[in-house]
Amino acid sequence: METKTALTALTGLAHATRLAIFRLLVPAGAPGLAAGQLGEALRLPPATLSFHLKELRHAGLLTQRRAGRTLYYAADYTAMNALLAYLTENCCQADAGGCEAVCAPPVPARKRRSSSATRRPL
Amino acid sequence: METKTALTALTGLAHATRLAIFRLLVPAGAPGLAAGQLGEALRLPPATLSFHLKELRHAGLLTQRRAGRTLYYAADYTAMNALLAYLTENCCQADAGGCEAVCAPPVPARKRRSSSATRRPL
DNA sequence: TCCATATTTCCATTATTTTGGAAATATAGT
DNA sequence: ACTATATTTCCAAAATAATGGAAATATGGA
Repeated sequence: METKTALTALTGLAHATRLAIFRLLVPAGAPGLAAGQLGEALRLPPATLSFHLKELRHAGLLTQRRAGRTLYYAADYTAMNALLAYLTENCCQADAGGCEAVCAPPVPARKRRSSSATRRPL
Repeated sequence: METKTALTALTGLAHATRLAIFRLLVPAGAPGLAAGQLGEALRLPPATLSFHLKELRHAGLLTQRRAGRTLYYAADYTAMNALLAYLTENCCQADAGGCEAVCAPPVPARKRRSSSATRRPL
C-alpha cells in the first residue's frame, strides 16, 4: 500500500462518527448493515449518515450493495488489512527482533459471533 | 486502548505532513530528530512544522527532548503499538480463524539497521 | 400510475483545521 | 549584557470538513 492510500484510509477513520460506523460494520461481516440500521443505531440524520458513508466508501473502507430499496454497507477487510500492514511496515520500530515482535497485538482475537449478531455499544 | 484515544491517534496521523514527520522519526529511533532537521527534510516553515509537531505530541505519538537549543522529537512506539492493537482488535474480521490470521501483515518486517545496537521499545 | 419507503444529492451554513509571518521564548557563546 | 541560533507561540486569514433540511432519485407494491 502506498502512502497516499494509507493517508486516505486514515482520514476515513479519523472521525468519531465514521469510526463508529466502521466498528458497527466489522462484526456484521459480509452481509453488512443497511444504511437505515446504521442511522438508527447511531441516531444520525439521513444526510449526515450518507455523507460519512460516502467518505468511508471513497476511502475504500466500505463496500455497498443494493437489495431492493435498501443499501447495505459492509466493512472492506482487505482495505483494513492493507492499512494495518502499511502501519506495521512504516510506522513501527525497526530494531529489536523485527516488527512483528514489537507490533504484535497484545490482546487475543475477537470471539466468533453466533448466528444472530450480538452488537456491542459504541 | 479506548476508542477516544485511538481516534486521537488516527487524527494525528491523518495528515500528509504529519504522517511524513512520523515516518521520518520511526527509523530515527529513540534519539529522534531535531525540529530543524525535520523542517529541512520536509521544507516546512517553522511555524507550520511546530504546529504539526504539537499536534502529534498531543496525540501521544511523539516525545520531546531538549538538548541545548535544539528540541529532538522521537516516535512513541508504545502509542503506535497501542493503535495497531486497537485496530486489530476492533476493526478486523471476527470470523475465519481469528483476527491474527486475517490481519497479519502480508509483508515481511523491515530490515534492522546494522550500525546501532539493539534498542528496546520505549 | 400513484403512493410509500429507503436513501442519496444539493447546497448553504457553521465549525474546524491549516497556514505562515511576526513576535516571543529558550539557550549558548562571547 | 549582547548577539546568534533554535524553536515556539500568537493570531488572523485561508482552506477544508461537517452538518442537516429540503429536494431528488430509486425501488417496490397496490
